[in-house]
Amino acid sequence: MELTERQQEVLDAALALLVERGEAPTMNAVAERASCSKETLYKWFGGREGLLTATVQRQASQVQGLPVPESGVDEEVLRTSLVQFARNWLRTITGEASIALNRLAVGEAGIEGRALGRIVLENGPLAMRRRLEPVLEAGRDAGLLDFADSEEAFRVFFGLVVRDTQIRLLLGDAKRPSRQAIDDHAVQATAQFFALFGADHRGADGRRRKT
Amino acid sequence: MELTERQQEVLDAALALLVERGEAPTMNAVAERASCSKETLYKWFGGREGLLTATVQRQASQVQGLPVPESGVDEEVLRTSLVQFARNWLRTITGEASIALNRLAVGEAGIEGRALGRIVLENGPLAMRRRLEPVLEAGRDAGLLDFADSEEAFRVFFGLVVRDTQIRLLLGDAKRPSRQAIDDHAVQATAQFFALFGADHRGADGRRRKT
DNA sequence: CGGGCATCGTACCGTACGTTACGGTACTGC
DNA sequence: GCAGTACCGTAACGTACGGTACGATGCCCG
Repeated sequence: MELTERQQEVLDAALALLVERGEAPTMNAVAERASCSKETLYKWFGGREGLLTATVQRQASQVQGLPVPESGVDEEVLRTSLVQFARNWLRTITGEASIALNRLAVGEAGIEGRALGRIVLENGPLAMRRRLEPVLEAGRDAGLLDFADSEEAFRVFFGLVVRDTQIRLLLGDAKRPSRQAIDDHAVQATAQFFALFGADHRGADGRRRKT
Repeated sequence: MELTERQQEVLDAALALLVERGEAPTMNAVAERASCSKETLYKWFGGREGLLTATVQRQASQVQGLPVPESGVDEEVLRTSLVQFARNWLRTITGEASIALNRLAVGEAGIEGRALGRIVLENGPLAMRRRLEPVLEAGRDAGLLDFADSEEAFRVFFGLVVRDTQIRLLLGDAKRPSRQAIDDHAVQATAQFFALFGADHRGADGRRRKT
């Protein structure tokens, strides 16, 4: 859906309220915050459901970015890509807006007919996977990585990067990691991933190699 | 809080409704399902908040179990403990009730004054950590593991075990792993953990060793 | 047997909120 | 100038739901 400037402002207001109050804002609250009439909200977004969906969709689609090389990778480039990826991802999921959005989406995901969970899932973990797997496969093609199943490799990387950070934040743990901690951990998680899947190390672990 | 048989039935009804409908049940619905009067609900649990809290608390406290040896461990015992731990944890978080409960807790975690998020956090990730860290430290004391920070080690183990499984399920991904897949992965995650933190391997990775 | 107690079923109250309706205002094109 | 359009502000409607009140029913205990 194409959005005018004014409509974006409305969604900004909705998101701000969502972050502040911790729950889906009421139509009244959005209208007041955005200084628009409720009738306009209904005209533009169809109703509460549409308004929240539009809010989530716009924010979720902004998680994009960070194009990664898929050909001609060497160890340095691959490592840097993964570190950047990890850092970027951690910054995203520890952000206030992302936490609020994920809480909303998770809270609704069990209800028949609601789309927020699907949207966040598609633009979150699944989008990360779609963008990362080609990178991993390029690394394998270049002889830098060694794994049989790229989905498995992705999931391990995800686990090493995210660990218990996201679920703890979603459950209300107040301790958000600092910028520095995130940067450090991005490097560390990437190193651990290389330790498990780097082609230059012997496989002294439980992963399945190609052979 | 001590709970009578009848009160447990009421909480069973509340949990069943929560799982079925995907959202917190109404007081009317619980009363009808449990064949009790609303007045009784308010008398027993104080109100909606108390009822939901009691429901979550009871279920969350059942995640206990699996005592693990902390002294005299050898490699086999330690490995088995970790595999069991991983398997147990994965079965829990992929269960229908756990998913519904976590959705409820996450959805409320951002709202001032709600306790569900804290309860699930305490009985979930934090409880896992409290029970696992002594095991890891026992493994280190026995010369089987090598890490500087037991919290770090725990978090890596958590990541290797849970990966993106939980967040995807919470967001509504329908593909729950089979029993077999869980068992297999518990073994694999443990092997990967040993590859990173086993004392008998050289550290060709990014973790910090004691020295 | 009879009074107290716990619980059920149901009716009721107040409020929050999604949704709709409508009058008023500014801007645009003819 | 004037119709048409878009939007704002506010009032009103309907419903869902948390919470309360109350009579009816069964049970325990003296």
